[in-house]
Amino acid sequence: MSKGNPITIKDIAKLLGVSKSTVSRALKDHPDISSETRDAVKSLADSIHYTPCQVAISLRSRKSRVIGLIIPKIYSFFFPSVVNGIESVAHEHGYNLLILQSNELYENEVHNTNILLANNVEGVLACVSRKTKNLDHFRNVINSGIPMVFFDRVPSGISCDMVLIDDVQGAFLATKHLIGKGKKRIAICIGNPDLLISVNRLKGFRMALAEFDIPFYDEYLISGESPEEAASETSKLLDLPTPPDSIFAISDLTMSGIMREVYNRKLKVPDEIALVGFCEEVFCLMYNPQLTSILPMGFEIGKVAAERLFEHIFNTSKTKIAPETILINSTLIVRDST
Amino acid sequence: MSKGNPITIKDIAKLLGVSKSTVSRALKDHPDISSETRDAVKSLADSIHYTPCQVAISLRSRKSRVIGLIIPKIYSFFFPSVVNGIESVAHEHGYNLLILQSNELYENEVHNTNILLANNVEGVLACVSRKTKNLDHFRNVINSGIPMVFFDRVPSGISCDMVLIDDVQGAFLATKHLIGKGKKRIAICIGNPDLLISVNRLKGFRMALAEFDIPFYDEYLISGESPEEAASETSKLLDLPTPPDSIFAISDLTMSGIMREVYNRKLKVPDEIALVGFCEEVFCLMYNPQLTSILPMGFEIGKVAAERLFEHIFNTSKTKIAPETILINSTLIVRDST
DNA sequence: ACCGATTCCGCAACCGGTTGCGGTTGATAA
DNA sequence: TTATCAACCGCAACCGGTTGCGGAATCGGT
Repeated sequence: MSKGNPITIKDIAKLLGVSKSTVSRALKDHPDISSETRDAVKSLADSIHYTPCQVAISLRSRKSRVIGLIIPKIYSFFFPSVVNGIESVAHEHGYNLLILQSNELYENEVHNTNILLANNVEGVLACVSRKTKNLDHFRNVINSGIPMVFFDRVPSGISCDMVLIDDVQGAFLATKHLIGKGKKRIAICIGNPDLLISVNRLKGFRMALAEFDIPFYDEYLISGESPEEAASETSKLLDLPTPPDSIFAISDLTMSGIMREVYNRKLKVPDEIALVGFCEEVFCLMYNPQLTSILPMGFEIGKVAAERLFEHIFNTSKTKIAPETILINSTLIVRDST
Repeated sequence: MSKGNPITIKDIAKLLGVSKSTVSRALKDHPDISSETRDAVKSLADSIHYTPCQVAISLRSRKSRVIGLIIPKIYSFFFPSVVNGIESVAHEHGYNLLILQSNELYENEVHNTNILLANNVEGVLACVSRKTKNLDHFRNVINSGIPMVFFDRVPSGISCDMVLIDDVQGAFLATKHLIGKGKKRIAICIGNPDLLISVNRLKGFRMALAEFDIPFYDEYLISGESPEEAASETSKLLDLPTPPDSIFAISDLTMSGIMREVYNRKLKVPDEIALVGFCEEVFCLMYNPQLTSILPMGFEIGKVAAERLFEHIFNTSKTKIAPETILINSTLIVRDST
């Protein structure tokens, strides 16, 4: 219709011979406006396809109806599903997302928080990058009065809401499942041993073994960050005098390496060796046989984190909601590899 | 620092005893301002961490420094890489992205265009959903004077820039590679035969065969939208009296089904059967053996589409740039499956 | 000493909505 | 008839920057 000149409230006012304020109030059912003018305004408004300018509303109300999201990288399967979880909640409330990537770099993360602040976001969801040590940029956000919720990879030393996977529970579940299948020589392949997820998943693994009085052997614990490393470690594992009858791998990458070695040795899955992963569904379905796995629950994390964030945003009382750490339970999907 | 009350230009003005306008001009090196006041303003500004309010700038200038992006779904590998390509260009120009998903639904797409318009985006990039027949919502955007570029899945019957993969060229490249490896009984597995990408990739396939005088057999053309379908079709293919010595699969899903059947029959890859895909890199690396494949070039598409969009956005001359359709060449990555 | 040109800065309007407050009607009650 | 009050609407300021224009002060030239 109009070229470059969007319809404003003033246009409607002029056409109807009333003031801007009347139009504004009529559109939002203010009691001061008579039903006749209200209907006239409304019907004219949508006959000429009037859409209120979010920017003006944002400036006046100091509310942008936008929430910021900082993730390490969008190129994966986990974060897109987190995004979907967040989006489902945000759109419900009429909010949009401003998604920024840190690419695992501290500098980008700092820059991203500045962009979000300059854009008046009403809340921030963040998964901290691996390189981040200093948390001042996040404190800066919080001190500006903007609610924050961290998810998945959360920082320590900051008082804020956190939403993350219960890695202990997930690993426990996976291990228990293997035990239930009669496996007794259970190996585990972790990634970088220093990462918290490795520590926690190993912890759940050992808890399950302990509960069923199954011994933990040091030589059944391998680690590898790349598929290649995992494959060669698996090779050593399978060359042991008494090789394991099952392997639990804590990530997509490690499982991919393990699978390759298992293929090469033409081992029967799950009879000779059972496999359980902690992998994205797409990958599980691509393996042959399809992989039994703990689901990373990205959508759920995003959903819960966003819900938590909106509780803060919509909290009008003076007393702030106390920070909480919410653990998301994982579920086990049983497929052909066990 | 400040709780909920971000620093404005007025604060700086008050602190320095000058007017808002002076501060504004000083910050952007306006020649009317003396170097002393300019320096005073600037140093004060960054000592109290002043960041200009994008929303106010956006309202006044009618420029949001945001470009809108409509994609079918973020949960995949292709679109995230497109997003990265777009982002790399957008951030270069200081622009942010407002990403919306259609989830392949026409209604969502219409809603998304309205959101983008209400948010004063300066340009829109879109990949149309499968369900979309009516294009009025896109015409609406264009008629509002907002530049648009379509990518990957582009509509017909609308005069606009388009950026998409050269499917013919990609398929040609893949097929030629198989021929170069001495393969002569080459099969192709397409997805939904009605989709344009299937038609074009088949076209490139046949062109390559024709160029090397290799006959095209109807029974070597199979189709399957799901991995299961592809697997069962592959099974029939391999049961032929003279089965093919190679297969070109045009998508991730079909290749996954084919791979499964090849595994089950314990065929030697690439000697007994060579495989070429049109798949995302992650998947190629997960197969065993790793898959030779045409790369979908998501990043490149996003980059080129965004560059094109910014040409329009920054075009101040009255004469509009004429719409163009840009084809992105694919590259072949040779791995172990050929 | 006088006039025109520069230099430097402030006033006020503007972008598009929102909202406190005050004003104008008409009806109703005293 | 007049005071009262509700119903309805407009004025103008505001959110935080930007910018055309005009004005004061200083400078240079004659």
